[in-house]
Amino acid sequence: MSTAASTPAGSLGGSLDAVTKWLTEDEQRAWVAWLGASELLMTSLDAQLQRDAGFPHAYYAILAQLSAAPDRTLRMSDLASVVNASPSRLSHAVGKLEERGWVIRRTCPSDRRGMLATLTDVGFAVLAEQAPGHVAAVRKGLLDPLTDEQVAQLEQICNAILDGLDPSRSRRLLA
Amino acid sequence: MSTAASTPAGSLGGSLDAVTKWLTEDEQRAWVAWLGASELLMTSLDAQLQRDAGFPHAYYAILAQLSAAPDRTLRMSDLASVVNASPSRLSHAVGKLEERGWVIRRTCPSDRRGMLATLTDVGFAVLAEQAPGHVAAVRKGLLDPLTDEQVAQLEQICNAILDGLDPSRSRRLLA
DNA sequence: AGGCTCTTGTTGAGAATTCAAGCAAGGGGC
DNA sequence: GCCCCTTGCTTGAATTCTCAACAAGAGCCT
Repeated sequence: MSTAASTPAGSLGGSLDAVTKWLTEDEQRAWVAWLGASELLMTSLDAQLQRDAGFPHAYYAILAQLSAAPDRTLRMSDLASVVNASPSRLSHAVGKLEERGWVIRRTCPSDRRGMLATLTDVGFAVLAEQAPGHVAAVRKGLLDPLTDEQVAQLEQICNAILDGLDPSRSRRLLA
Repeated sequence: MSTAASTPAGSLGGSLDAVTKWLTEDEQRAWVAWLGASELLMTSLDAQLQRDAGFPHAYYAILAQLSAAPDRTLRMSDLASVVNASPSRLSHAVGKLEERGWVIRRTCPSDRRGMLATLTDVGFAVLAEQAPGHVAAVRKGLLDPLTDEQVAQLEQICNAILDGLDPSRSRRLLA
C-alpha cells in the first residue's frame, strides 16, 4: 500500500473486509494525490508568507477577512467561522496580532460576552503589502497548473466535500 | 472579498493591478473552496484519529508507510519524502513513536550517517486497529460526497498541482 | 593522506495548535 | 427575583511543528 488510508501491509485485509470497506485503486490514487497536494500547497504558502511577511497563513486569513468586513470589524465567533479556526486558536492568534498592533479587540455593546475584532490601519497596510506576493503564490501553486475547466471542476468537488463536512457552510458567511 | 488571497478590501486594486494579477471570480471561488475543504477535511481526520487512537494523522502516515515497506523498514530520508515531512519534523515524530515502542531506529549499515526506521509488531498492531476507522473517515469525508467521475477528476487535478510544486514527485517513491 | 563540500540526521528553542477548564453574560422557566 | 443551562471567549498546559545550528559520515579532488 502507499497511502495513509489503505490497509496495513495488505495482509489483514482478509479478516477485516467483512466489516470494513477498503479503498479501491482509483480511490486510493485520488486520496493520495489529494493528501499530497493539500499538504504541499499549504506548506508552500506558509513558507512564502513566513519568509516574506514573518507570519503564517492562518494570520493572513484573519487579516484578510477583517479587511473585507464592514468597518473592518468582525465578532470573534464569526471570524472563527470564516477562517475555519477553533475559538481557542483564534483567541491566541488575535492576541498575537493585537500585540503587533494590527488588530484591536473591544467588547461587543449589544452582547457583553462577545468581542469585536477590528483591523487597524497598520494592520491593513501590512495586509496590502503582503497581498500581491500571496496571490502570486496561490496562482502559481494552485491555479497555473490547472486548465480553466479543471478550476471549475475543482470548485464543484470542493464544495461537495464542504457540504458533506459542514452542511451549514458557515464559511460562506462573507461570500 | 471573501478569501485569503483576494485584494484587501477591494480598494487598492486600482493602483496595483498594473503589477499584480488578482484572482478572477471563478478562481476566487475555486481557491476558497479548496482552502476550506482541505482545512476542514484534515482537521476532521486529525480529530478522528486523536479521539480514537490518541495520535495525529501525521503519525498514522508514518506507521502506514512503514507497514508497506520491505521489512517494514525505511530510511529516514525516504520516509520523510513519502510522508511529506521535513527531516526535523520526522525526527521528532519518530522519536515519539519510538518512545511508545511502535518504531525502532538503527544506523544504516551501508551508510553510517543514515538511520533505518522499522515498524515493530506492536506498532503494526496499533496501525491495524486504527486503520478501519481511519479509512471510514476518509471515505465519508472525501470519497462519499463525490461521484466516480469527480474522483477521477480530483486525481488528475491534484497530480497537476503536485507536478507544479514537486516536479521530482518524491512522494511517488512507494507508489 | 588532507581538505573541502554535500548529504543525513539530530537537537533545542521558539511559535502555533490543541485540549481541557474556567469564567462571565445571556436566556429561559419557575 | 432566582436557578439552571447555554453561549462566547479566554487561559494555561501539553503537543506538534518550524527554524537555525550542529555533528558526523560520505564523496571528491589534489
